[in-house]
Amino acid sequence: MSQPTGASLNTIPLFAEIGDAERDRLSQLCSWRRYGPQEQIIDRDADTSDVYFIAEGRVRIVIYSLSGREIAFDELVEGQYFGELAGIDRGRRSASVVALRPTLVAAMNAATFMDTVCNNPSCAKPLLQHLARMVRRATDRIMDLSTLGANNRVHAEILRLARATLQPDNTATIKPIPVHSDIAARVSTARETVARVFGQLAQAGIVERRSDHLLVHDFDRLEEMVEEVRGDF
Amino acid sequence: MSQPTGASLNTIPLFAEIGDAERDRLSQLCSWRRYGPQEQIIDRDADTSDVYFIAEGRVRIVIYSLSGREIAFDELVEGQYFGELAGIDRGRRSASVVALRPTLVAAMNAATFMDTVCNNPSCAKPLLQHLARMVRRATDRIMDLSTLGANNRVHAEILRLARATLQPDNTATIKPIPVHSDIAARVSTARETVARVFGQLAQAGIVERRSDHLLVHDFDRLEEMVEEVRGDF
DNA sequence: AGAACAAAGTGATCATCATCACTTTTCATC
DNA sequence: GATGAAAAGTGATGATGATCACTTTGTTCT
Repeated sequence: MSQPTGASLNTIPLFAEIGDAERDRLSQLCSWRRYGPQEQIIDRDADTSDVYFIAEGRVRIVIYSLSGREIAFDELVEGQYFGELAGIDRGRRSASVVALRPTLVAAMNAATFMDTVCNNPSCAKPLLQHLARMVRRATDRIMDLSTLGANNRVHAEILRLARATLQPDNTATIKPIPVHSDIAARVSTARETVARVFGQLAQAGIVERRSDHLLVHDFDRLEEMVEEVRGDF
Repeated sequence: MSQPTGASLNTIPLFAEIGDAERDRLSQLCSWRRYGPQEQIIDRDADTSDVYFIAEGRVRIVIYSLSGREIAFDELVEGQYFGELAGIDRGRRSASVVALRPTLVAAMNAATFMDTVCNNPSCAKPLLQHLARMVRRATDRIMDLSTLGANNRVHAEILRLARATLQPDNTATIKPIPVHSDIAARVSTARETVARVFGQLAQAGIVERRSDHLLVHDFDRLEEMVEEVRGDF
């Protein structure tokens, strides 16, 4: 697919300071592709090394274990990119990527990507920061898996989802509410456990399920519940 | 501490192709420090952002949970570096670092580090690869924690330790044998569980404990034991 | 060689959760 | 508004493994 009209790498912060000419050149070197919802963009077992930039749409980074269990990592939207690990080290794909809605991506050759980022400090720096963030998030998740029980991991996930909207009155909102199985995939537990935890929290008046959003009535309380166990033994 | 005689960044592969003059300049910009065994080099709670290069010695990357539980990440030796995450993004320290033996490090200012790596493609590339590797390893660990039981994680760790020495006759050697509590810290389980797993494996004739090393009699068998469960459900 | 301490081995117990097997609710669509 | 199909809720059950409380074995140091 040739570069669609109106589409470009202009919306990708990574290339914000690279210069218009160079960015246009890169845009044309990319292979532009559209994917529909549920369509797989990267297969974990595929032996490719392109780096993908999202021009529009939304994708989910995920690994399916042999058992079919889903381990969710992240969701990315316009302006973000994925496939950079294989692009950097030419290794195997570490995860699969699935489109969640109609998505337009620019697939860049690994060599082009590496040339560009290594020779442009304005790219190298944000890319390094991006990778550092990935390592930090993974480390935090390892910590959670190592020190928290399943229930507390759900609590911790609710806190993560709610934190952005935390009000001075100790209230927060999660909207839209992810489906339980997605939460389960993110904290490595069973869908039923998520349901039970939500039930308990609602019982205790800590959260309340409204039609299209979840109201967290007592953010601090929830935070205590997680920390208690962390320090417990 | 000024740069000790005989010490330099020459032994750091990251700077292998940076040019002698530049490397010497960097060496002098570093603060050189010695640490004794058990001494903490980076405290997880400290608000610093230096990047450390190991000229000699050995260090362990580790996080202690509030409960005192130890979560082990890696051990690094001469030529390797740590503290790069905070150096890159100026964020908090993600883990603590402890010297395991007498260790000489060069501490480099975050700004100097970032300037150097962003402006030298010969540094940027290996650093990116290094970070990609960290993300991959963390992802694998998350997979293990999410899909394997504690026993199988110990099996998987034995495989990791043994793989490098795998012989054509399906035999391998681990030397020296890490103490059980270290293995436990690396796979997030209890010391007792590690002891029990070793007991079972010895019983089954799959491994054998010799004076100073562990003999893996049947590497394939052990591999099957891990995969069985991965694909089981 | 013995003392002192670290590491390893082991049984008993108990809490946590994954899993199974349904039922009930909600949602999307015709 | 009916009809499937997802999603959510829930009880029962069983396996796993963390924890506790020792004992035994190894190491190191003087």
